[in-house]
Amino acid sequence: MTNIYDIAKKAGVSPATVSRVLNNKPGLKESTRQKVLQIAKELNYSPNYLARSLKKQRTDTIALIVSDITNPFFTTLARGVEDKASQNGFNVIFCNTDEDIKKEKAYLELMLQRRVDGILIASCSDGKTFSLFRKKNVPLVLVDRRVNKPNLDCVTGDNEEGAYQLTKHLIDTHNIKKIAILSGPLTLSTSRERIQGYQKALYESSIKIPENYTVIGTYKEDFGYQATMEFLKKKGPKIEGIFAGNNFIAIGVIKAARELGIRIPEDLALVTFDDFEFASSLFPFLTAAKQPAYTMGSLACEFLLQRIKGEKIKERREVVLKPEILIRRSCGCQR
Amino acid sequence: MTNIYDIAKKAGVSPATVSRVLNNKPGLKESTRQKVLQIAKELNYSPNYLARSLKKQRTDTIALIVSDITNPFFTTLARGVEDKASQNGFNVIFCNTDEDIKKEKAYLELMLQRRVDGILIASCSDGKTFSLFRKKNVPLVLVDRRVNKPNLDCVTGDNEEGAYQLTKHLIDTHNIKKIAILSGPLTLSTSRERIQGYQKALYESSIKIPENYTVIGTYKEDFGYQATMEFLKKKGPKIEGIFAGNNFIAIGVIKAARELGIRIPEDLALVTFDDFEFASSLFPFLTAAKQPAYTMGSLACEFLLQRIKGEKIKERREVVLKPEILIRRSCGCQR
DNA sequence: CTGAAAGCGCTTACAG
DNA sequence: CTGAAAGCGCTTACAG
Repeated sequence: MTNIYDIAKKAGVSPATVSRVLNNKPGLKESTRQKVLQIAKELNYSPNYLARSLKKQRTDTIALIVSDITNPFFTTLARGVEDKASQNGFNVIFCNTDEDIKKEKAYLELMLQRRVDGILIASCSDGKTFSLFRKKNVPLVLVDRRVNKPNLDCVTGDNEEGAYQLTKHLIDTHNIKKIAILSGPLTLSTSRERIQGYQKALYESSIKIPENYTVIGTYKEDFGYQATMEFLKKKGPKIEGIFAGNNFIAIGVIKAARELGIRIPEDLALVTFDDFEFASSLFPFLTAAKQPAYTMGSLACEFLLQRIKGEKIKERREVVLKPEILIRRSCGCQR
Repeated sequence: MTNIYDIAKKAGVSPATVSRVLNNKPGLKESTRQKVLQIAKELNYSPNYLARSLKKQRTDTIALIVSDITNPFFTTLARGVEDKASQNGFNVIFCNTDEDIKKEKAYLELMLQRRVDGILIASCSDGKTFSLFRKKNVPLVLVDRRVNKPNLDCVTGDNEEGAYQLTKHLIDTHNIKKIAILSGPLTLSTSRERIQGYQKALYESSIKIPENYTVIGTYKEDFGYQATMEFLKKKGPKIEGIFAGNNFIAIGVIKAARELGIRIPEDLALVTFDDFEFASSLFPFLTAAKQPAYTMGSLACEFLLQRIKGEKIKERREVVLKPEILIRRSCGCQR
């Protein structure tokens, strides 16, 4: 591929001058500027970003690490990130961890080697390995999921509030008391906070629930299905409502209920975190706490870019975005 | 950040030797290998991929260019790409064009500057600018959408066949004849092929349809809505069925019908290309041609990687993946 | 207004 | 088994 030297030779100037022209530096004779531009075009010149990055010590690239881009929540979040990034001349590399700590670590190290200027991460780990980045001085911003250890900017949803509202709705509006929560893993802040909101609502209404009404699993359909099956087949006091930790779990709940001929919401009320955009637009069924995923991604990216540009921000920022509570049918409203 | 020289100095060897150790080259004294590895670890060394790429003339990075990652079809396709890529030590940069030819061109040029090893693209253009890549010898593989000009590997869905089956189903099973197609733009091969399949089915059954039953628009909900509104409000012979060019258009159709109190499928049958995974799992409503998006992405990526690795493949490959025809309720079955 | 030179951090052909 | 040196393709401080 043609480089700056080829152009220089043909234009009868030094490579330095070519570089200056190509970078729009001031103080160049207009005629040489024109000539260089002309020749660059003729030769179909494409500047080598690698060389530039190596010299300038920045790549204009960031990494986005999430569990699975296929989860509509992350898809939308990713779009928010990409838009903000590209508006600022940055590209983004996507990484899927599938909630695997080892994969996360591997990606983190790889992204470091690739010298990305910063990292956006919805971590499935405890963030122990993040100190690496502090040391190397590459900024890292948390998105969706909180991590205890380090002193990092953080953009999340208000999980506790959403869970609280959802649970309270079941209690206050539908007079339902026997509510179980099917939660994601406790290693994730989202799970812990949602459980907290759920418990707060129960507590405020002085509802005592057996411990085994809090079931810890994964954010997957299969878990929702299995856990619901167990509840519905169990003898003893009948469960009246389920709070699904996320949308995938909710699908599992619905499938299990269907299989057993249990009607939602008539026989069992259901509320969930996260919405399915497309499904809801056609079938407004699930009562859900919908998070502003796009904004979350866009804002987190903005924070990251600020850190990258070295804007002097004294302390760490923590933004908590309120979810929108969408009251639909699965809770028992609008039957 | 520490580099190979720092390690060399501390280990009392040359940078060349450090490089050899780090790259697992054979023929090194075990003791120096150990020493270098040890020191690299102590210094928290992270090899600079930029420098390596510059020297080796490859980045182990590919670009995926689609219109909108937020479209579930592309989301799944993207996951297929990312999985295949990362299994082979490649990372992928995502680009959203929003069906804007200028954006596409800009991304293409940018990716060239970043010296990605190859490009995967669902193009919204006619591919005129692709010759650039031929010249520069960076491989490019078409996915989902065909482009006439160049001699490129290509993995697409069988749009004609899917459209044919869907239309034929409406005709044969439901005895519906007045079927309109709401198509995406004619600049896209998917649109053209779907129209072809639709026409073929009509032709085979000797059904003559007025020209204005073929409506060209965009792959967006709003177009589906507007076009349906016009049909339903129009005087004259009543339309009996709609073939939606894709899932977004189908949503528009449904919304328009609802607004006017037209029942689907009782008053109007509907079939569509592309499915909504999640919606369908809960509400199996839309009769649709579902494409193997993950496979499409994965396979296209595989082709690209082969080209990148320079495997000698004589001629261009063209794979056409059959869609799965999902007969559900919107066509009139299983009412 | 422009050039010569150093340097970003690697890899590798050539020698020994 | 290992080192010195060149080179990948840029940018930029220093001179003039």
